[in-house]
Amino acid sequence: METYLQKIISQALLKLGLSEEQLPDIKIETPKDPTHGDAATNVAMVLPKILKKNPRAIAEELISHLESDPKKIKAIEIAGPGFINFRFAEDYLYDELAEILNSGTEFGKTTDNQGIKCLVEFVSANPTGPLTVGHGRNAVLGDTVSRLLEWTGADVQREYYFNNAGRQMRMLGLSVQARYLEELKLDSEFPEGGYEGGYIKDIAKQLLEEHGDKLADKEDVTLFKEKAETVIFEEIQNTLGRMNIEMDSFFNEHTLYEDGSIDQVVQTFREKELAYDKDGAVWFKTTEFGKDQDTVLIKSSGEPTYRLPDIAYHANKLDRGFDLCIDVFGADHIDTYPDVLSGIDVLGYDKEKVEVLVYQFVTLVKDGKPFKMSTRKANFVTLDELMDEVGEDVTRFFFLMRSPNTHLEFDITTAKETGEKNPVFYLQYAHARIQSILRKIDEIAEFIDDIDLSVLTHESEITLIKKLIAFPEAISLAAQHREPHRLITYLNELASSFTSFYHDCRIIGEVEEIMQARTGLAKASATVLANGLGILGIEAPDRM
RNA sequence: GCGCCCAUAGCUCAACUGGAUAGAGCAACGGCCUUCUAAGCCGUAGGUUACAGGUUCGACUCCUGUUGGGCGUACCA
Repeated sequence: METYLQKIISQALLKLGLSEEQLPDIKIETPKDPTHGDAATNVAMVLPKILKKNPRAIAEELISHLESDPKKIKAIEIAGPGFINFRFAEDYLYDELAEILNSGTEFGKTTDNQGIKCLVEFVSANPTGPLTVGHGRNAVLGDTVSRLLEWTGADVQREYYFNNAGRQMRMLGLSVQARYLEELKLDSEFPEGGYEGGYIKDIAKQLLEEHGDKLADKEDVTLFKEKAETVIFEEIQNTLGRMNIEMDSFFNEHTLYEDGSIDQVVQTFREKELAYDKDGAVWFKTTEFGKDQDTVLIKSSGEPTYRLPDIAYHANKLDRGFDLCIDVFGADHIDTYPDVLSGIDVLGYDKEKVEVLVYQFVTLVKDGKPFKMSTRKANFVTLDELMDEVGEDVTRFFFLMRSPNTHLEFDITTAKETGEKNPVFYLQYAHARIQSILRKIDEIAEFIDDIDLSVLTHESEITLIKKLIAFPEAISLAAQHREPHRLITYLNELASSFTSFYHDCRIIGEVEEIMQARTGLAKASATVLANGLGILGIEAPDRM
């Protein structure tokens, strides 16, 4: 519909004497207030400067040249300062509704990103401990944005980037070793800044069971480290699985050292005189790109900082032929991003292909009081604990509910409510209700395929149909902005429209043709709810 | 100090990237179950969009400044 309106409007504008180049970008929007019609455009208000007439006069002339199909558009009006409002013809609504029933689980797919190869990198937590609540928002955002991109036609690969070398991992090994020796009642010193979480002890106990005290005099921490990595990675994948997240690939930072790509980056920087030596370290001239300080690439110890492999990693992604690379970062990591972009730009890649999705922090709230979390000490909340407490669907939903750009207050008390306070159940309940009706109808009568939908004329029915039709657009918008909460807002409105319809219009017990048409409408509603919940990675239950 | 993000109803948040009378949920108040799930529906009340300017037909949205909060500003990741 949108493209149709754009087409006829631009044709009319050409007749008004505008040249092709003067044609503005025609925006079609859905008015908030339904009395303003089903679609509206503001073109007449952006043209006065070119046409030297007032907006309303332009609108009137434009309308007189509009050739619209009466099967699609019922009425066109000018309103306010110069908006042109369109009202959809009922025939159009019925056709679209039939389309939903035909498309079923496919309904809502668009072609916005057709053929685009996309890599979404998310989670990317190093295997030093279980996933926490903070990782949860990252994981769910990354996965849902991936799903949205898939629904708009993109070919998406989900990738997890990790580092199992470096100081952090060494510290992990040392921590496990210390706990292991403690278990044996031997002399041990817990490393300064080590990992104090209880899971470290569990790993130590496993080692004790498998090896007895044979590891007591081992100087080398490698075995402890590797064991820890294996156990923790298994746990992480388990946690992701619970949340319906499946990674397509895991990328080990270390491969960038092995294949020489890190050296290559440094060499290229040096050739372009953007890297230099100072105080035994290698520096990147980030001041050239507007930073107030240069940045260390390789420490005087010879160890690269994380920025260097990050740059090499992004080059690697683009080498793999992706048209779009999305990184999902917490707000605390935002500072690296400009360096990475500058880096790949210097290497000759198109930095426009790299995009960062930044999300703000999560605060857990319980009984109105904030839960303080620190990863180092033992008092963090793991994702698994959170899911044990409030359930997988609720966890996913709450992480997606808010714009990524705002702090997320995760209220455990609300999340645990199974009733009215909890917005997840509202959507699931609407779906379960429909399924319940459909089950009853199956018992009552056989169905004819050929339903006459034009008997749907009640206000609640029309409102619901219009809402259903808007689903693909809701997906497009959410995908385009990389903001899943927009889809949630839509689904809430849809569920609300359905429930109003449910209260205003009975299905069972009405005359045959009404019952059939309403059953069709209910089915279409269930389809859209299920498809939408599917994108959010949440179950659409048949019973509740 | 500097950089990024945020400030909207009592609370948690929307507002289609500049559009029409700023909307939902919760909390409050008042109605609605002998009929398809009341985990629901309908209604009432609640606002100087932190503050002060500016840009224009039009600003929650863009620009400048102020206040208040979060994050960052490492040869940590």
